[in-house]
Amino acid sequence: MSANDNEVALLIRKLERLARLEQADKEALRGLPLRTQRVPADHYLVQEGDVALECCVLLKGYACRHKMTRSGDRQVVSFHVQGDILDLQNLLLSRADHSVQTVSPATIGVVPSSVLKDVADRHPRIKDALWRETLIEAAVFREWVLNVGRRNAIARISHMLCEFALRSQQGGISSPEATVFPFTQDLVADATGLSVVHTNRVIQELRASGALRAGTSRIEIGDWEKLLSIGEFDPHYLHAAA
Amino acid sequence: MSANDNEVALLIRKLERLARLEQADKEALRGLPLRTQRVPADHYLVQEGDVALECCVLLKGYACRHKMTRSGDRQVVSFHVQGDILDLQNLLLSRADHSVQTVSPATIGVVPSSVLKDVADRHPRIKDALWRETLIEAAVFREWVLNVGRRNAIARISHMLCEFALRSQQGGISSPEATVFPFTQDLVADATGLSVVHTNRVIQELRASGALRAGTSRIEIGDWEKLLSIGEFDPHYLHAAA
DNA sequence: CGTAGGTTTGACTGATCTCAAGTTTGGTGG
DNA sequence: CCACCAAACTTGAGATCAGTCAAACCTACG
Repeated sequence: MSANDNEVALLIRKLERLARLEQADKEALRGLPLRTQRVPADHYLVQEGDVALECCVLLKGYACRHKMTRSGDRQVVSFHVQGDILDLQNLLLSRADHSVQTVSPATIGVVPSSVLKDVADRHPRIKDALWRETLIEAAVFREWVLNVGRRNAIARISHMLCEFALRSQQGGISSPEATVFPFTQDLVADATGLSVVHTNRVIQELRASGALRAGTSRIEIGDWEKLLSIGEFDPHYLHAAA
Repeated sequence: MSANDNEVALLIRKLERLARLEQADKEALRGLPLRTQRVPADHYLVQEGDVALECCVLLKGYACRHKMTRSGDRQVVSFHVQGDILDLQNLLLSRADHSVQTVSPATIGVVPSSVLKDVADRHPRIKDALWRETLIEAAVFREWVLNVGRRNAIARISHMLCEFALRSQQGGISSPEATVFPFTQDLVADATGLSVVHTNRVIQELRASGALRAGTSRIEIGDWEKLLSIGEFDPHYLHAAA
């Protein structure tokens, strides 16, 4: 049992949800030279335009990806939780088209892209798992385009919260109601394409309706079913079942 | 030289732009049992929720993918041109999370997902090419989230037109100005998350500025540089260079 | 116990939407 | 070759959702 078994266990569990792995596959993953590293909140892991030669696994904490408009408006395009592989795309694309940033203090496992690519090349089931992850990510992006393009503010915010609740719960046991959102309202605004002011007003509306818990300035789920319904949330696009 | 060499040549050219293929890889592709089929415009190739057991290659014509809101609002999430592989995701995901529809009369090549998957399994360079395609698609979706989430109507429409012009030109020789857009204004609206009425007004504005050609009711580029600039268009996210 | 970051409020503005008519265009059958 | 029709495009007017600006107000943390 090597030193980074605990870290790698997370990664293995994640990939097992994506494809059936055999002993040899898991051995190969355990052999990855994963360099763990703690980083503060709001720390950039990748900047748009970088040539990234490494891949990060998010071992603890939260992160997001975002892009910016010429005028500096920010759009968050995805959130990431424990176990997610940030920047899988570095394996095959050379230049980052977006930034990756922590949203909370985090621990990451860093591995050279070439090493991971090599492991994937020698273990087709691992490659399939990673490819499948890419496909699911693409499905999530499609849903975001719909969310941001066609839903009004209240449905948009609700939908985004539902997705995060489910994803942060994936493989866990506790209920959606217990979700801890690492979001400032600013972040929510940037993820939904709204202004902070309007985001604040809509969150208050969600609190008044009971969908979010009232009497706190944090975002907490009050009524999961109600939030699902306001957000028109249907989880099939997450392709969660292996 | 088998009967479907011409059709497969398109596919091979596409994949060669994505990864270095060897003779054996190309042979395998030529061996694909590609059943060609002509379909009219507005024909559904996949419906959201389908379990699709086949993969389509778009041999001629145009297609798009879209999703719908509960209330029936449509959001187009991508456009496709000659050579594109529609629904690569069927190789690893079972249920379609979106619909695929032709935008013009089209010719498609149909191949069972399992056969293509099998070829990919036995030819790692082909699998890499397909994976890379998935990654690029994801990058395009990210840009769409930004486009729809943070750009105003005129930039949004311009950006979308720039992307299509470039993609429909890929591998070709003619200039962006010569692009033929197979779009109704309704489609443009659904791709940008705007209403048809506003889309119409913005297109008129683009014509008045010279970015689009005036004096026609079709969408034609008038001034490519201007359109790029209005759309804040930077093609790096297309990862076009192999 | 001061401060910075985050949240909330108010007042006003404006981009985009909706509804409801037209008008033009391209394709089809006589 | 023309008349007709449906689909696509335009236009106008009024409504509204969401944005902006600017000022407080919390509250966690040093």
